[in-house]
Amino acid sequence: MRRTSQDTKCAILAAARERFATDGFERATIRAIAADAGIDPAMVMRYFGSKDKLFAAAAEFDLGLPGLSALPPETLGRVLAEHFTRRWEDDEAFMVLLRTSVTNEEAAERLRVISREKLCPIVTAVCPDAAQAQRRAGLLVSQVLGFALCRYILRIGPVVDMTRDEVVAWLAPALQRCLTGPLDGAWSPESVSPDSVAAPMCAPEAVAAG
Amino acid sequence: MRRTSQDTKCAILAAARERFATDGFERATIRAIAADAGIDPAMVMRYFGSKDKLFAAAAEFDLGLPGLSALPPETLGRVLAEHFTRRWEDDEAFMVLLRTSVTNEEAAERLRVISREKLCPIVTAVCPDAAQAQRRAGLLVSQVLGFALCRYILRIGPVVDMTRDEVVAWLAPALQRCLTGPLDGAWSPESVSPDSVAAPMCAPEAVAAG
DNA sequence: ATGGCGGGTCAACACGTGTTGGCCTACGCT
DNA sequence: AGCGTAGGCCAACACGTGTTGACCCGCCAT
Repeated sequence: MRRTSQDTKCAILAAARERFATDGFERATIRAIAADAGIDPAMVMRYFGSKDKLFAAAAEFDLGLPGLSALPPETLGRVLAEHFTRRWEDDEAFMVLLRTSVTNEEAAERLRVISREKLCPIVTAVCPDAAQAQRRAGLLVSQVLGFALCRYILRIGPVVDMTRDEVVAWLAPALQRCLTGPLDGAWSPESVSPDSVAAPMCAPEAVAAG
Repeated sequence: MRRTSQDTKCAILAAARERFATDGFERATIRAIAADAGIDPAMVMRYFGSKDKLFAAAAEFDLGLPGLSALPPETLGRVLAEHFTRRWEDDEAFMVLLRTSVTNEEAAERLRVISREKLCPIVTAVCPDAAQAQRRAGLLVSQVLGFALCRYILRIGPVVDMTRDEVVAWLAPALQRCLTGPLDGAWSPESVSPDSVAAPMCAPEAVAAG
């Protein structure tokens, strides 16, 4: 046998990720994916059962966030900024999720789950208030996805042109604000300025009961 | 005649906006739109020529930003935050654009144009450096779209639960940073703190040549 | 009354999709 | 040599899509 079934399964998965990432769920056709993988469309069915199941496999994505609890809270923003900018460029599954989630409920749910179960714990480490931590995690997601959307999907010129260092430099304080900044309008300097060693700000009056 | 052609044309357009906004371009079918408008699918063709042309008409969108040059620069963030939160809730075309732009190049181009030709002039008023103003406009778009994405499309729980006042309070400083904040990592207090009356910060060293 | 015509419906076409079942081919074993 | 079987291809189905052209109704001016 020239190819083992695992080989072609991987080839299909790789092609699927690429197609889903660039075309979204509806425009990415089984036929195109099969053609990219150099096999017959029927094989895709044989190995994955249906387009939905193939998508589910292709959108498998792990944030891959290591234990961050040891780090000082005021550096978390930068650490996350660096992590994300690297992550979303080398794991196509991230783009699959982002592009697809807009029209595919399953993909949207996955992003919600990531926010709730991966990001929220990290935020909770610097903000004990559970309800507030959830909101902070959601706002953090809005920062990350908003930027990725403009840079990689909408391809807004000036945002595309930024170097990765510039991206990190821009994103770090924005994420830091989500983590330890105030949630109301006042943007007190000590909550984000780099020379601050203040404890994480989780003023209880900053958020309404959600 | 019971209905004038303008009437049905409007009915079709309204139905189209709703379908495009909730389903995206591919999933929104001419048949469904026609059914919503209470007429035959053929009428849609008769009045708009093709699905693409219908979409083009449905995605007609004007930011509707009044002259802001009279306002003090440090209040622009809040003004824009209030404007956007109101705008994207009562003009369905905004959601049409956002949801569709992810898989439809024409819609993406429209957002790029809005960034370049509507937002950029506003930024230029508080930041004379042209290249930098473009980048600031792009970052501003990433803030607005990122939030709208999480709140209205991904429906991330904690972000959906925010009241409109809370949204404005959160967004205002974020937008203000895009307008007058530093573009590198340092987040100096005077660039965003509310009691600041400092001139708009457009430090030339803050951005690399892009 | 009677044409003309604006507004509307119907049935159908051509096409691309996900999905299915049958057939084939070449390798590794006995 | 003979055969089982894993890996793969082909043709086709059923369906939903955008799009088209023929037909129809009821109001207006003549």
